[in-house]
Amino acid sequence: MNTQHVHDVREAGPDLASVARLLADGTRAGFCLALLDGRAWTATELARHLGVAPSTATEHLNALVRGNLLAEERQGRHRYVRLADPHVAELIESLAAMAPGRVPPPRSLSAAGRRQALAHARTCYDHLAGTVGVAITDAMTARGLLDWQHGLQLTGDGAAWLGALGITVPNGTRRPSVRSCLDWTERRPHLAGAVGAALCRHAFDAGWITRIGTTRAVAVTPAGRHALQAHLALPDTLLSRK
Amino acid sequence: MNTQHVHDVREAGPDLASVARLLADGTRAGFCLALLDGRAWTATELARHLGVAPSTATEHLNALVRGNLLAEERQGRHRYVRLADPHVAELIESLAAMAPGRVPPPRSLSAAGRRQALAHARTCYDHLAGTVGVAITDAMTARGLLDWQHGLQLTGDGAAWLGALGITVPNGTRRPSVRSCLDWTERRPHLAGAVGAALCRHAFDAGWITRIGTTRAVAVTPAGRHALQAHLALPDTLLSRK
DNA sequence: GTGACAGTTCGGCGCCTGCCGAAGTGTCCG
DNA sequence: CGGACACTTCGGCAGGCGCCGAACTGTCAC
Repeated sequence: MNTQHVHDVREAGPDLASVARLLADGTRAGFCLALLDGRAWTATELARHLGVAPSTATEHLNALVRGNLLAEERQGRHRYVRLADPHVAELIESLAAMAPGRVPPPRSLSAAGRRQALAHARTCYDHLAGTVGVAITDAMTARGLLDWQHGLQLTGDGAAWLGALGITVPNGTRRPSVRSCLDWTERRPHLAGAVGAALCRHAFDAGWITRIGTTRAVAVTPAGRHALQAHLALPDTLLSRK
Repeated sequence: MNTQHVHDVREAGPDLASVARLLADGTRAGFCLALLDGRAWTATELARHLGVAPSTATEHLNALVRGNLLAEERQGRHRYVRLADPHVAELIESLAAMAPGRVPPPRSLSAAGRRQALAHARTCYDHLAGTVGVAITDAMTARGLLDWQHGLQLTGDGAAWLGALGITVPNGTRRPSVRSCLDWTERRPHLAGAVGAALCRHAFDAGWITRIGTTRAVAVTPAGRHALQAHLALPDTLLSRK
């Protein structure tokens, strides 16, 4: 009824809803949040992590892969999935920044320990987050390597600093070189984008940080403490924290 | 069942799904897409535009307002809604960029005309889009006002160019000064962010462009043609198009 | 006041979707 | 080969959600 003046707006514009629907379910959103650590997880890992049956996980993963949010890789009897590309990670992050970020208190001692390790230093897709991630970002700002005056930008000094460390940033892509990403634990922005990713990669390659077990938490090594003090004058009290 | 090793991941992290759910419905997504023109619409306008009953529109709008995606303003018997802030617009845009942007051919002559006007020049939330928006962005790049080498950045020349035009860009906010926004019709990026918004505002204030009726389409005025030729050397053939 | 119109509330209908368990397929390993 | 394990497929159930029309409230114009 009432078809007279209806524009039928669906004539134009992209199908927002089909993408949003993929993230509109708690379980699927939980998968994506877990994959935000930038690593590939198996279907069973994700299922256990979210507390759903393997069959349920399979169906969700099918939908996410079909919607191009996740990329999959089959190895033997395992199905590894990861976020399809940095744009997806950024979409998840902006959605998360918009959501009422509830951070309820941990319910057990081991959970508290886990949370503390995560809060200290962790990967956020392909860059560094947590207290250390924010501290690095702050130090880079204080030393004039980053400029927040007109949105976040890398300064000339910043580019030189990266060069001196031997860090090269791919520039061919459409991806912004620097981007701010809201830190869930710190509630403050840390460095993301291509530069954030390159810096994180370098920190792993140079042995500044290592992953703690199979979690997304990372530990700063003695070499890393040394390097971060030398290059960014990060306070020792921060770095020596367990 | 199987509660032994389940992490109950919902212990941490923001509630992605609750936000995504708001955009996971075709009608609500259509509302947001319509509001992407940056103006405020009444509830009835949106209902007719999407072809749903007024009661249905009310419920959707309630949800979107409650979720802080939309802001409302009551005036007499009218309920005006608009996108809550630029961050919401950017979220919608990234979602749209991810979606399979289907642009089916128009079914009627008037629809074709409408589409053509929209494709030529229109507002996209608070900045310019369409052929003209993309052309401005390209010209600014060609003249060295924008730099895409390390992600999109405003150059020193660009800042000076804005200053010469008397355009001031607010810098207090967390919003990026320059940002690329994928153009639905051109399939190429155009300038968004705080600078894009300031430029668009200036174009309206200086009488370079005017809105066509009550649509999101805009027309370039003779004064605007003159200005865009003088400041950016845009080709006349582009600007004189109906 | 009276009528027109914008918006809201409510009950109810129907579909869609997420979940599971059971059974089946494919892979690895001894 | 045979068992363990990762994953998938397939009913079927249950809850959620979008939709409408009818009735109601509030505002404006005459």
